[in-house]
Amino acid sequence: MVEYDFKKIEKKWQDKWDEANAFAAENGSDKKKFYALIEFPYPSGQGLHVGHPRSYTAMDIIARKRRMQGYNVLYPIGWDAFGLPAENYAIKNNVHPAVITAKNVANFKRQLKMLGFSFDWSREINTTDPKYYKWTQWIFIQLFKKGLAYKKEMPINWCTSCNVGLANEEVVNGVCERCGGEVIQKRQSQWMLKITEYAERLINDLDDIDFLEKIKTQQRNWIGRSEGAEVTFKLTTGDDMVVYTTRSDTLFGATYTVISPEHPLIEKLADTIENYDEVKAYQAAAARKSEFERTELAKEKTGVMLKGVKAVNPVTGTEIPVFVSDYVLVTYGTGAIMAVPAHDTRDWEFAKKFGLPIIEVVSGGKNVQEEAYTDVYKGTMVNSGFLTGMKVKDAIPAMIDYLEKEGLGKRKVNYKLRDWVFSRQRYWGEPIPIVHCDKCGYVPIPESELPLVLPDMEEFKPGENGESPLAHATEWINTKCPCCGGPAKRETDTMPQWAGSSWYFLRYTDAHNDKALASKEALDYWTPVDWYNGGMEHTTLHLLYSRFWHKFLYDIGVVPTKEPYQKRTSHGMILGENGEKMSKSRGNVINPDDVVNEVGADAFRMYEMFLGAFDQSTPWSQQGLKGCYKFIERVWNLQKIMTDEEGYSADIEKLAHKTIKKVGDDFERMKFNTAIAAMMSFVNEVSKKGSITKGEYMTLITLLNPVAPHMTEELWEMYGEGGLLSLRQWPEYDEAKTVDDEIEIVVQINGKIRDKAMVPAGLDREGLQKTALESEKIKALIEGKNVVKVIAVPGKLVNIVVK
RNA sequence: GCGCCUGUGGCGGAAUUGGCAGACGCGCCAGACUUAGGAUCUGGUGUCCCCGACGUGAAGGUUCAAGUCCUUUCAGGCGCACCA
Repeated sequence: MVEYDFKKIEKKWQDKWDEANAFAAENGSDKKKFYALIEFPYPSGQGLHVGHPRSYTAMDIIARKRRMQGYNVLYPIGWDAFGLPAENYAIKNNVHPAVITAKNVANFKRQLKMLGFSFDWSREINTTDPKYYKWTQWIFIQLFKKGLAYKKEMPINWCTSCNVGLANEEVVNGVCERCGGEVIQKRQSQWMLKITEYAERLINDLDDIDFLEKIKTQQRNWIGRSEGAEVTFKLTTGDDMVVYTTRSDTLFGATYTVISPEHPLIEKLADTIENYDEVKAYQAAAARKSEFERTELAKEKTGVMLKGVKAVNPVTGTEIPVFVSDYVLVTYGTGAIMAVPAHDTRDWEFAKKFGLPIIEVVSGGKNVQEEAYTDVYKGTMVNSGFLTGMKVKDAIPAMIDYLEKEGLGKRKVNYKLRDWVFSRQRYWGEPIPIVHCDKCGYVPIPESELPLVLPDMEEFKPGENGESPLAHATEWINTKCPCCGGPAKRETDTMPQWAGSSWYFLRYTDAHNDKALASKEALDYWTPVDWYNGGMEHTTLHLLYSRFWHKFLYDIGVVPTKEPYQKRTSHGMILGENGEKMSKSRGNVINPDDVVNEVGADAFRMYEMFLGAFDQSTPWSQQGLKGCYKFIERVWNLQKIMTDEEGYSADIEKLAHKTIKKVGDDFERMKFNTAIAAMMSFVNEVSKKGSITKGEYMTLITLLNPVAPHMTEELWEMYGEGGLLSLRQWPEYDEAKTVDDEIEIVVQINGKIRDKAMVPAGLDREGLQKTALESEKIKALIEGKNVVKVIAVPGKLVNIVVK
């Protein structure tokens, strides 16, 4: 027998698969399709992280199994290659981002090939390829035409370190998601996408798709739907002030109102507000605060009362003060609230600080002078006119009905979700295909001129004062208006990295089409994606954005389904050996190149799947890795004890059928660790027995093939029936042969195990009871005691209750 | 603060509907082979006062029976975070 030489074997089969184009998906096939998807990587300079192959191997296993089950499988790969790191590198080293990107892609490709993934490389895509981003730009123009892309000057999140605007989703804990830099509010003219228009559908359609519940929950929370009412408060100046509230039941307890510092009413009332200077100063102070400070300072409420202006509570007729405070956000609701300190913690804190009256209108809690009572389930209305005596849940609609009847307010649904800030002041992104003409305004370039290619530049430094590097590309910027032919200027901001990834899965279905983003036939056949695995960190970013784009494309008739992904799962992180997050600074990074060099791709893949529960974070272990290598070698060495027998031997048959069932089921549930454990047990059994039939061996390597494709192909070539094992049929099991004829049952007395017995599998209650009571051990133990009850569970146990 | 998740041997982790806790792997111990072993193979390995008892973060509860269900609580992680 030859020694196990993974270096030789792995290279050999990777070449063979390439030559045979073994994993190419077929367009126009009659076969059932299966579309497996992983998040295409950003090709960073660091190369592959051990986290990437966790997801890729998992879906590779599913894809390979489906292929063996006769499906036409699409398992594609590409590069999400626009983005900041390449651009920053370019600025520092004065190399074109395209050059460094190409280099990084080549390195990633080498690494992915080395791991033996069954990707269809003929459909490889790259978001920075003009042939690709032509269609990203095309989608943008369609959004623009439908009024879903608009330019607006507004305060946005600005990363002071990257010098770039950020979407709401890109700000995490008040700092930049990418670099951790400080985020401030900056007024900037921005392209925005109206994702809020789709808020309702993005929530509702979650009901029809198979996403992990925690993913759905996170998206629902992020979109943040709330039902309430807009209520109009008259001001003593005669102006109207509209507030949003979900607790209209508490209107009788509203003792003041608050508007956000950015609220336009302040400017409008400038002449009436007696302390306008003080208000102005407060506005300025609020504007200077970063997101971080605003959340940090959340403990202590600040604000200024508008002197000379009062609001009138519409149900009590009482005049109440109007404050400006930054605990009210201009971006949510109407930017103004009615404050009910007795039943809202934030209002309570503010009222305490400013000595404002606290009036109880819901009873059932503690003294509202001591603490706000916010429970909406148990309380009863008091001091509330016509609402008094009602339960909160009845009082809310009753009040809204009243307000609507009296013309004082109306029902309103609000979302926390905000429109998507879509401009980036960067070079290395898709140019936004819009020109600005003084006469015609913003005009999309004709679709025939797509792609609008990035101009070649020498310098990639950002322009002055938050301008894009493209501001320096004078020749490129100046153009003609497609509408009137007059002079016009191109947009110099580019799209965010999330643009290209919002539709990439559609391109895979027909990757080389130059007439459309993909043909209708290809989209009809392949979409939706059947199973998409990716990281939790993209739940409110990529996953939400791409659902939005997909719904838009559905609305304009480009794609046939409402939702892009039928099923979404998520993997846990692989931590460093010390249990901490893997990072260069912690010095606990495991490099896939080293691992493959040491134990080979098969052992690496297996360990990635074996190290823990797929959906949980688990530390890496070099020892554990060796265990998997050892197992692979043990499988290889089974050759030594292999017999010529084709089928299963009598004593292994049941185990073989059970193993086939277990491995198949566990793969489907992404319980890869237990599937591998089952195969280990199988090997332990045949090793103990000292022989394995050829039939058993071939079944074993077929089950193992999705996990360790190279060495199983090699063994198949030596002992199998020819052809590629990767394209053979998945083994079948006989349900009848997975059940034992005789099973061991447990006999308990008062829940404690006292004896065990072998009984026929189908033995009924009476039989079990009889067996248990006839046992000598049991007889001795229950001697002289009163048997109260005997519980027999067929197939499991007998429990005798005695006194 | 709110929402979600996780707590099981020395370690990573198993345990479809409540029904033998600790599968499988690592580590450790012993033995075999060996000039040698950080290679390979075989056996053992939750804890203890080892007949037996105790054991799934803690405390209660439901049940003939609880890692699994309920209540309270502690610890860790993730998400959101003044969203009215």
